Amino acid sequence: MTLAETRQLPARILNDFERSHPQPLVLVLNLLRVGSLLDKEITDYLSRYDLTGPQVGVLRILGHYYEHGRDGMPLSEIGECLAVTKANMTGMVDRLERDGLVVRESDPTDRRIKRVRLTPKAHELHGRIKPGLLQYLTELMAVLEASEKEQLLDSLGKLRRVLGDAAVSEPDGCDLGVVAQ
Amino acid sequence: MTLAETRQLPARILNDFERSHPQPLVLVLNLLRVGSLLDKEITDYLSRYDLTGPQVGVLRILGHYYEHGRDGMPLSEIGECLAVTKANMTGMVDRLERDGLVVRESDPTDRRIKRVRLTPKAHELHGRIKPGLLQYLTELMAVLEASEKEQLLDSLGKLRRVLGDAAVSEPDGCDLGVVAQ
DNA sequence: ACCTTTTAATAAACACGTTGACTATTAAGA
DNA sequence: TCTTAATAGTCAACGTGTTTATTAAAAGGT
Repeated sequence: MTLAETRQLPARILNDFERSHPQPLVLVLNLLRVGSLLDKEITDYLSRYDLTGPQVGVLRILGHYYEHGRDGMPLSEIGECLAVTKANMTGMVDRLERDGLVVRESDPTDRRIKRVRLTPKAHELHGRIKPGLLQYLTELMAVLEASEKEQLLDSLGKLRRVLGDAAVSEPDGCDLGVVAQ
Repeated sequence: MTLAETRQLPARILNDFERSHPQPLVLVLNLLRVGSLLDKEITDYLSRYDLTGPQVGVLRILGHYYEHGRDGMPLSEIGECLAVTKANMTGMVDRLERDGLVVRESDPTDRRIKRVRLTPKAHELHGRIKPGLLQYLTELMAVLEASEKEQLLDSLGKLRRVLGDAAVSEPDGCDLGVVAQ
């Protein structure tokens, strides 16, 4: 029974349905569920490259900034892009460094900062992964009509704003075009 | 710049934008971001009760089934409802049991099964949490118009189906009305 | 009846996320 | 200048998720 269909039910039944499954709760549970399913799907796809979703996120950020002439990025700054704490970045960079995909370099102008830089291996790997992953995601999203995708993006933008996403509405910031305001 | 606005740009600029930020990728990143922000938001709200989102998920499932006369649920079955592995359920139930919110009981008819049951403390706690949490989520979702919520639910349902969510379209199954097909 | 396959739960090892505490360094203000 | 506050990174402890392997019990086929 879709929510739309409940609209056509007698008031008594609608009330019963609404009482046990209020629409906002249903909405939130669906958002969380799609997020986790999408995460699993991407993790699964990337397992053939021995990479995880968050790891590719880091490669994507660093790759994008590299293409814009900024080589080497502080851990905290990467964390802001990914909406993740700097403590978490320490572990992420540890594992990427262990796998030879990034290096930590000291910043000569500020000795607190460690700049993370992609290795040649990572540049090659990311370039090899990107097209296929994009193709894969495009196929997944193809279940939605063009107008539906526009609307979805718009709604998600509103939710990001109400949820206080710092990366929303940064013109050419770390958000990489994810902004849907 | 919204996706809609890019529609009105000269083809050359649109191509540049599309090349670095293809819409399907933007869509996926937004879905993942909203999922994680929502998760943090709920975690934060529930911290005052010393509970986590997934823990309340278990209470919600067990509470719902209890109200329908089914007291005690196998670990695996809870896992199916939450789209989570049974290995994960072991740890979840461990912590809930440690906190005195559930008990494991042996099933007399099938000695492989442990049935998880809510304690009185959990019933009381869940009843106390539910209204406020629902109110909170309702306020969050209030940024969306009614028609927008309907459309969002519809799109999320399509995504859940293409992502192979087992709980989709189970009439009165463990999905608790989350189905938006 | 016996053997094989499936199923339920657990455990170990790992990735990822949090908070809170800590060190080192830089920035700011009296 | 000297004290104080803010910032970058790390670490420890924890919760949640995965996969893989193991044990025990149930189910099925010959």
